Amino acid sequence: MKRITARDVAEYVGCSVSAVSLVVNGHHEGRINQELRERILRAVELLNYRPNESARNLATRSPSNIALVCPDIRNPFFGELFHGLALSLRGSFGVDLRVGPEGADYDASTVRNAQASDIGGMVLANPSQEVLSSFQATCPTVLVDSPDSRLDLVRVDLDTTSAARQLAEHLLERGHRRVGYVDLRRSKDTFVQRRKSLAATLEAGGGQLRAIVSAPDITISSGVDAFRSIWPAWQSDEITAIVCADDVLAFGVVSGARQSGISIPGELSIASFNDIPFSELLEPSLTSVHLAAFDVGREAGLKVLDLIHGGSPDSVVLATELRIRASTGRARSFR
Amino acid sequence: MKRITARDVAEYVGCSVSAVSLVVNGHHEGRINQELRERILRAVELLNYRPNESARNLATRSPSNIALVCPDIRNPFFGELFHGLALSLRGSFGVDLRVGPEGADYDASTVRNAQASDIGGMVLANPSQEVLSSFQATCPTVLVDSPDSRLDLVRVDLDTTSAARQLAEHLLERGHRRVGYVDLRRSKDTFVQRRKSLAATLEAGGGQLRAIVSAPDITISSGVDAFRSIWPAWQSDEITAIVCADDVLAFGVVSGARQSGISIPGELSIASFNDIPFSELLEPSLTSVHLAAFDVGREAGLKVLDLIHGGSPDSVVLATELRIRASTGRARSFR
DNA sequence: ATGAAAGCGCTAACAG
DNA sequence: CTGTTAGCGCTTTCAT
Repeated sequence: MKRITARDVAEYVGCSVSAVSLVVNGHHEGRINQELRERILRAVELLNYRPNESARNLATRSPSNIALVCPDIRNPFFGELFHGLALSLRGSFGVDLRVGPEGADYDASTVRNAQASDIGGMVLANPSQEVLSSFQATCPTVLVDSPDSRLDLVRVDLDTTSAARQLAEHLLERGHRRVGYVDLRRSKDTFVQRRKSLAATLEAGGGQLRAIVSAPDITISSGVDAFRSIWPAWQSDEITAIVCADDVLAFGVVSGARQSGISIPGELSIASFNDIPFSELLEPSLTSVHLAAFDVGREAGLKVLDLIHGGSPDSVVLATELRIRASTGRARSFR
Repeated sequence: MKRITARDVAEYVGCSVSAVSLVVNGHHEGRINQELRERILRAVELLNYRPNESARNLATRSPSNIALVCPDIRNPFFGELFHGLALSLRGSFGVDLRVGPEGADYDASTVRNAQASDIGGMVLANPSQEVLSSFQATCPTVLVDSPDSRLDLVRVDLDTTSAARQLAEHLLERGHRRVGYVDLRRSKDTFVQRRKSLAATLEAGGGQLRAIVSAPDITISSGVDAFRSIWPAWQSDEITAIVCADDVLAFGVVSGARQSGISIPGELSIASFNDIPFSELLEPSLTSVHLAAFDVGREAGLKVLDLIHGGSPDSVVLATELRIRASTGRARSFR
């Protein structure tokens, strides 16, 4: 598996390394004659030569990857995000994807590892406060879905305040007053903001976020567990609707509720944030605020490119949109 | 955003670059005295120095990433695969994830781009025949879910032949004889194998794979479209069960069937390959052969590590397991 | 115990 | 047009 170098090609052809370099990079405009060029190209093909990217980066000081650090690529939100990012970067950069250890959220050391790698920019998706507080940029970096903190860094955010407000208004309008909330245990600004904004709007409209249960991570089974543990209490508290911090958690809550024989939306309404495609599979499907992950990824990519080329460090906030589906019924009245 | 180099650190401390290098890499055993070591470490911390990975790779000829090339990270199968891979590589390598353009499958040029990047190994997940036929390894490479072809390359495969057999036997046992198949349009060996093995077992048991419809890509909406276009024909052909090449397609088929008011599994049974977690959300959930994506990813990672360290180029085949769920009913009898 | 120096493979001035 | 040369930042002998 010895790797062919430009020197091998040069020796084979009988020319200098720089000639090879010029041809391979297409910088031959009136510098290399047609015949030499063709011989080099043929040799490149024949020997299956690929320039060593490390050497090239070192020489040009322009890395070929952007790192995306995210909590869990199995969450469709991040899958979409990756996709948007990869697309907006296509042609200029590859994506070096990093996730946390053992399926847990990523920590400062994961970020440091990513920084050590050969990258021209970095996107930190949904970072925890722990990561944020110790973070030091080593290259153009954008924070995604991380409002309120590190105002010194460029951010691409979703308007989660508005998202939560839309959700709250929707619930109020359907008659819900006593609402439960399934949060994520890990402290992240975006989730804090979702919850607070929801609570505020509910209260302004005569409702209440009655109680909160926190799941340790964003998985279906954590959602199930969270629901099971809290439902007896919520039931006696006459809660008529549950909001989940994320669709995947909501999937778990729906599963849990089903297993307990609860009718949705008759007895209980469930709503959430994100609106990922698989949500359609639920019967009835979830009412969620759509957080456009793909767009966020795309914007983050464009922003990184912009920063790399010396653009302005302005943050961007993307709009959110409530997608009402059958899962929200009218609040049933107790007594 | 000027990046700190080892030289900056050396100048700050007042020592040589090599001293910095030795300390940073922990190669200081009886070579650097404690006091200098500490001053260097402090400076590293203070200046936030990170060694340039390109330069390090160039000097040591040992890249820090493995490339995973896969069709679509939004398909949970690849999400799990990535996860298994990242876990088995943790500590030794990062993962450079590459996907195809515009959401389409990856082609030879995507692979070449990945090869151009600074990688120590490569995993090609579910490659198309087009990619395979032109592929030339430039570093230790393993093929995943790609049976029957390029026997010169190391493969980590799932036992899809057995998988399809299990599925066929299950359907036969439930009385199904006339079965429809939703395939993927793109020609890939694993899908060909799934279909052929299914057809063979069905026929051996007195059943038939009556007809095939091909979806252009593995998305829910392609599944819906495929179902819609073929259902009238299949219905008059008295098909009682549909098998899908992938769970995500099956999700689409289930959606389509639901929208047409077809009762599952009363009127029509649906089964598929993969068994991804979101399948639980379906009511009734899908009967699928579980293709353990996480395990495949892990094995592929271990294999790449092994190859890099000069291990044996033996391929591995992982077992599959049918997970029967409520979606398969007994075949209803016509006439 | 520490530093000087060579070189990894490539690019980009600069000479011819 | 083409080759020579000087680094890019780091690791690794080899002297000191």
